[in-house]
Amino acid sequence: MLHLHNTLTRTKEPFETLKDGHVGLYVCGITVYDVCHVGHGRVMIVYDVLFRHLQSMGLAVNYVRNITDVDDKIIKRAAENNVSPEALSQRFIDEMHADERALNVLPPTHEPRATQTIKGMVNMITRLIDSEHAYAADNGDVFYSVSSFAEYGKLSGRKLDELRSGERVAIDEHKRDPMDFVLWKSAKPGEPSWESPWGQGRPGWHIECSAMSMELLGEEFDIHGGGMDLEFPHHENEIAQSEALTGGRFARYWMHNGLVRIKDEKMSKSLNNFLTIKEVLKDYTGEEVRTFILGSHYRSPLNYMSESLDSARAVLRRFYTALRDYAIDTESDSAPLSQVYVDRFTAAMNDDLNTPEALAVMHELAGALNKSTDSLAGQELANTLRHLGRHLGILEQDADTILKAAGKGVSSESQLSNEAIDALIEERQRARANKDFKRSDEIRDQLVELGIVLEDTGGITTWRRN
RNA sequence: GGCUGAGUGGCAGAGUGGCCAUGCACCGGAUUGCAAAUCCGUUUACCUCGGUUCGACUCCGGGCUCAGCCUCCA
Repeated sequence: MLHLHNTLTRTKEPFETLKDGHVGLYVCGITVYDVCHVGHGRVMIVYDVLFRHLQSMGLAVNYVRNITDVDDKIIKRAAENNVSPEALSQRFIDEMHADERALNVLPPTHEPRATQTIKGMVNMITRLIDSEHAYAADNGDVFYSVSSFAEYGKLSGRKLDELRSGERVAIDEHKRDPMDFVLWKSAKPGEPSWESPWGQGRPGWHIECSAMSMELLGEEFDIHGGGMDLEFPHHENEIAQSEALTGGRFARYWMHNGLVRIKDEKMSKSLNNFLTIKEVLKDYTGEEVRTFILGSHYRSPLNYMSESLDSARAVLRRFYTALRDYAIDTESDSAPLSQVYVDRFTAAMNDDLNTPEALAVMHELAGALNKSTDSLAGQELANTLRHLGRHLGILEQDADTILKAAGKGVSSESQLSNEAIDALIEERQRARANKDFKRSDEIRDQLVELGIVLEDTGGITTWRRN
């Protein structure tokens, strides 16, 4: 039985779907005004693993992750680059998809864009005004009235009067209450805008998620996820809008992943301390990044350190080394698996997606595989390791290829071709046969200099790149 | 100031009221011509002060420190 930590209750709760066999999952995606950084990568990977896990439970998952393609920063950035906002956002959507492919992230079922859901938002705002949860100011802005929603603050545990006293933003004169937030912004000349009952304008940020989730998942759905920094005010506001409108519940389970940090500080655009996914991919493979992210629990903060990425590399090297002598069983869906490990792995995943524990199970499995002397039992363990890896979106590559692949971040001109390496190994074998260990060791040392490690096992010499 | 959450061995990182996390690193051993990989073994821990308990790193309370949010942010 899957348990998920629900931010609404601050406890782990048994996960029960609203509709038998189906899950509606909504995740707040990215505002496409720049390339993605590692923090975005964590969101992609964490909810991708949730997606995979729910599917593995036999559930039909409708996974919706939105794209915010209209916003102040997009407009500003587009103007700076002398391109249209549409062209700018399309460019970064393409970049984002490339990052996801590199990280082996499955495409969500739907990726709605804010600009394609304007009608739904206008409709929703109209109904909010009709029911007096929102009001139009004389400048064309429309605001949500937080005091009209008695449960405001239930997600983040805040109370309106506490928030007001801590208010540190200049109060917008058009607002009736400083905590009211904008649903619709009147457009300035030259900005992208849409017609509305309140004049030309564009949507505020929060309303888009309510509109898109409602359109694709219905008024009430199972899981809503996103980064912890979205808990307040964004998700709080989503609840206020949606539940005021429907009178019922919005999302049943709220999940928030921890933030990626650098030197104990949040990685973010505004602090300018971020590393883009593309930068990291220069030095590490997508699989290594994935393993690094899954090495800590999704709700914990995660410090970005090259040592941790190196550690992820070592983890994969250990797994692939164990798998090296076993073919990938292409019919692994039907191949027998070692149930003990599958059960322990599943139990870890069912405990609020405890991926570090799941990886620990895989390490013990790899140890058993290394110890196995029986090839049939070994194949079963290898199949199991592959199977569990796939569950996490890793260990899908050919082991020998991975181990021989040139390490990322190593300059290519210092690389020896595989043929040249094989030739040197042959020469070394002849030397060893003649007990010319001096020459034999020379060759090995020479290869070590180039990052190539030889392994003499069972009379056969294999090699890998370090 | 308010609201969340966190503090585990050299590093990373799970977890539990009394017994092994796991990986990397280190040390010893097996194996090897020497290595590598692998296996076996050892060592190192639970921020602090109180309380509950036969017994707490684990539960409760105070304190300290750190992070996130309260402005855009995944």
